[in-house]
Amino acid sequence: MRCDSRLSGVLHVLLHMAEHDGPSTSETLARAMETNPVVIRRVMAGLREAGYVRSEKGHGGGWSIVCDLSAVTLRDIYDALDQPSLLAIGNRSAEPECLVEQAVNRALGKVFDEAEALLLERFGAVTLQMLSDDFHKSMRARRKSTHSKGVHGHDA
Amino acid sequence: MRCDSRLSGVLHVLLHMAEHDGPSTSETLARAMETNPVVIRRVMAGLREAGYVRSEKGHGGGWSIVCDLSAVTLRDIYDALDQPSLLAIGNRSAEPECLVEQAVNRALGKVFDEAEALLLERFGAVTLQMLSDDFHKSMRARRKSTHSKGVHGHDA
DNA sequence: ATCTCATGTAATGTTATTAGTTACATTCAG
DNA sequence: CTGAATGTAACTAATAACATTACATGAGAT
Repeated sequence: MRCDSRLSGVLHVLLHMAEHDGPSTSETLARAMETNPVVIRRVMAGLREAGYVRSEKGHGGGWSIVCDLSAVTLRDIYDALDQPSLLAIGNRSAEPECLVEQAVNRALGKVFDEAEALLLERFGAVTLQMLSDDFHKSMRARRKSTHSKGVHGHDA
Repeated sequence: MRCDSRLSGVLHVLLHMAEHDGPSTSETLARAMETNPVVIRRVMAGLREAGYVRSEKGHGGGWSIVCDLSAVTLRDIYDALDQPSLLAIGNRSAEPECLVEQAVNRALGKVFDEAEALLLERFGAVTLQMLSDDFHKSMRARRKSTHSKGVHGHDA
């Protein structure tokens, strides 16, 4: 995989949690994400601080969603993971002395800012509930044609 | 620096070449870019293949621009450097079996595609000539207030 | 001709970042 | 008290971007 996929991964985890009654353990979530439980705890820490999920220790513990899915957008989730940047390219240096480079930075910077703004705006327009609805729709569509065994194809 | 800055760097180099009569050596360009001559040759290779610049070996050799600055856009330059992706984030996997992840991918993918399209479109609207004009404008503005010593502040 | 200056390019080294793992402390239900 | 869970620091591994070295090739100067 060439791109940072924390956002994609976290959304996947959240939707799985939403489908599951009671808390999900890091262990379980890690299996669905094909990663390590510690990685799950690490990325979920940001969401907990932001108040979207909650974690409980001990017997019967694990992670639960504690927000209204229709009130939280992808933008909120993105903000809660402190990802460095949305764009893979950028200016060579922030404040160059060279006038040539300043001209380049002005032109590129304007474009980069527009693109970032677009991404954030679009993320802000999609709620977790919409993702969940879309998932349920595709689930129903699939049920019609095949006998589904579970959410994952591989955990039959 | 956290982002890939090949595009920014190459544009810087091109504008310097445009200001310079006759070919510029990789050595010279590398000094302006604060990097190694081999790096210059490497990234310029793509531009040469695309026909925007030309390189000559031997005495008096080096790099020259062989295109009309007002006919080449940042998009053209971007295409000539084979940069992998414009966005720093992406989907966890391209074609997941998991229906939950498919729903996530659909939503994110749409947004990513829009953002990429916007970037490319904006790049396509800016020519090298525009960058050069902007540089000359800022050059003139600076001349009015200080005695400029050269294009770079540091190569006085 | 040959010497020097330049590019072309493969191979290698270096550094930074990210993901993954281990280890151990902490907390809580039973 | 025991066992199951998270919290977190420290360490390791994998990857990618960038820089460097080394050497081959080509072109002009003498």
